[in-house]
Amino acid sequence: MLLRQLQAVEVRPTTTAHLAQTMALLELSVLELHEKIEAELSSNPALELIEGPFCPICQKPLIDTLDCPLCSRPKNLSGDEPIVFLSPRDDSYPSYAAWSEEEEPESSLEERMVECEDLAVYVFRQIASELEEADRPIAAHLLTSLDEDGLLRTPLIEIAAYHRVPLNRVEKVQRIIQYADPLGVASSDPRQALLIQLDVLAQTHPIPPLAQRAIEEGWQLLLHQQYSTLAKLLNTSLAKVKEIAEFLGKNLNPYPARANWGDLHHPTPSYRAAYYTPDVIISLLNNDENAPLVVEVIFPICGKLRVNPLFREGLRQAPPQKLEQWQAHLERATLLVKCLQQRNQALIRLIQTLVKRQRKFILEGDAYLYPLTRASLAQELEVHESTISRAVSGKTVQLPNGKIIPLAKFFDRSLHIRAELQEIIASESHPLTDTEIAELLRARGFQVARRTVAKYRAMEGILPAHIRSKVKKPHKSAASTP
DNA sequence: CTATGGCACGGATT
DNA sequence: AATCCGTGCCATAG
Repeated sequence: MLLRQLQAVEVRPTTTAHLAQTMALLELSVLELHEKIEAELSSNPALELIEGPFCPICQKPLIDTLDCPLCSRPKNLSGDEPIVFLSPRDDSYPSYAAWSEEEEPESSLEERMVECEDLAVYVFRQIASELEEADRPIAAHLLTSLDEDGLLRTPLIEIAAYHRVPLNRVEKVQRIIQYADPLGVASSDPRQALLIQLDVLAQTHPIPPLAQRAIEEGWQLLLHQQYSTLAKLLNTSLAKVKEIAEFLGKNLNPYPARANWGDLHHPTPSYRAAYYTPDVIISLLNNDENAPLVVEVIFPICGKLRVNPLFREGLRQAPPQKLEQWQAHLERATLLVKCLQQRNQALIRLIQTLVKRQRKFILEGDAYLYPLTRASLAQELEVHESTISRAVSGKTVQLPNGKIIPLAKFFDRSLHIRAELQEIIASESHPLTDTEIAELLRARGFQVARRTVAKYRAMEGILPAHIRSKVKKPHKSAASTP
C-alpha cells in the first residue's frame, strides 16, 4: 500500500503532464529528439544511458526489446505484415537497409561502412577518370572539405592558394564534382547546388520558366518565403511564384548529401537537416517482392535510457538543501523515460498501420498511393487526430528505393491522380489540352474538373499543351558528360 | 474562339 | 480556428 502511494507520488506530474510531454516528443524528428535527449542527459544526473543488450546473432544493439525483431522473426512471413521496430541511430551500426545488402556482414563490414559514410570516396570514384593527374589533389582537397550537407564551405581561393594554382583551375575541378552523383555536391552554397540541379533537370523535364531567375535573383526572398516581393521582382503573379517554390522544393535538394528536399515551408535549419536523416527507414527483406517490409523507426541514441538506480538510492542520503533539487531531477527523468516509451510506442503503431495500408505505394510508386486522411487513421487507431498530425508533421521516411520523402506524402490526396496524369502526358503522341486530359482521367475513373487538371499539371511542372508542342521531349536521361 | 491562368469561394482537413 | 484543395467564373493570350 505504502509502495503504491510512493509510486503514485513519484509519477505525480499526473496524466496531463504525461500527455503533454508525450505529444511534444511525438512531433520531434530524430534530430530534434537527439538534441533534446543529449541536453537532458548532460543536465540531469538522474538520467543515465546504459549500453543496451545486443542481438546474439546479428550483433545489432536492441532497444526496449529482448529479441532482435529480425533474427527472431517468425518463419512463415506473410508479406503484408510489416516488421516494425525501433532502431538505434549510431554511426557504428549501419541501418538495416545498408546492412541487408551485405552478403557476409563480418568480413566486409568495414568496407561497407566506409562506403556508406564517406561521401568523398564515393564521389571521387566517379570522377577520377575525368580528372587530370595534377588535379587529383585538388579534387581530394575539395571533397574532404565538404560539410555534412555535401556543401563546400571553404572559400575556393584558400584552396587555390594552398595548391598554388589559379582560381579558375579549382573552379574547373569543382564543376566536375558538382555534376557527379549527388548532383550539386561541393557547391559553395545551396543556391549554387540548386542551379546545377536545375540545369541538369532541364535537360530531361520541363521546368517552370522563371525558376532559374527566381534562384539567381531572388534567392534570399525565396528562402524567407517572401513570395509576394519575389513576384514583383520577377514581374509575375503570387501563385506563379508559389508554384515555382513548390516545384523547387519537390524536385531539387539544396543539400546534396541526401536524397530529397521536402518543402520550403519549414524555415528552421534543423528541420531541413531532417531531409537527409530520415525518421523512418523502410526496406524490403531480401529484395523479395513478396517478403514483408522491414520498417525501422529510428531512435536517436544507442543504448537504453533509464533512471539511474544509484541516484534513486542516493536520494535517501541527500543533504537537505539539495533534496528538493534532486527530487526534481528524479521526477523529470522518470517522466522523460515514460514519455519517450509512449512516444515510440505510438509512433510504431502509427507507422505499422500506415505501412500496411500503403505497401503498394512504397514498393511501386506514386500511382498506388491510397488516399488516406489523417482523420480516418486516427479513428482506426483510436487516437485524437491531432496526435496523428503531430506525429506526421516534420518527419521523413526513406523508402526501399533510397528516396527520402516527407511522411506527410502518405496522406496526399491527389498524388495517384497526378501520377496518372504524368503517365498520360508521357505517352501522349500529340499534346493534349487540359480538357482532353480531364476526359481521359475520367475514363480511367478519376473525376476531376478541367481546372483541376491545370493545377495538377502545374504541380508536376508540366507545361501547357501549346508550349509542349514546340519543345520536343528529350525522353530518358541522356548521359551528362561522356 | 479556344486554352489557360488568376482569383475567390465553400467545403473538407488539420 | 486556420489551412488546404477542388472548382467555377472571368480575363487574357494566342
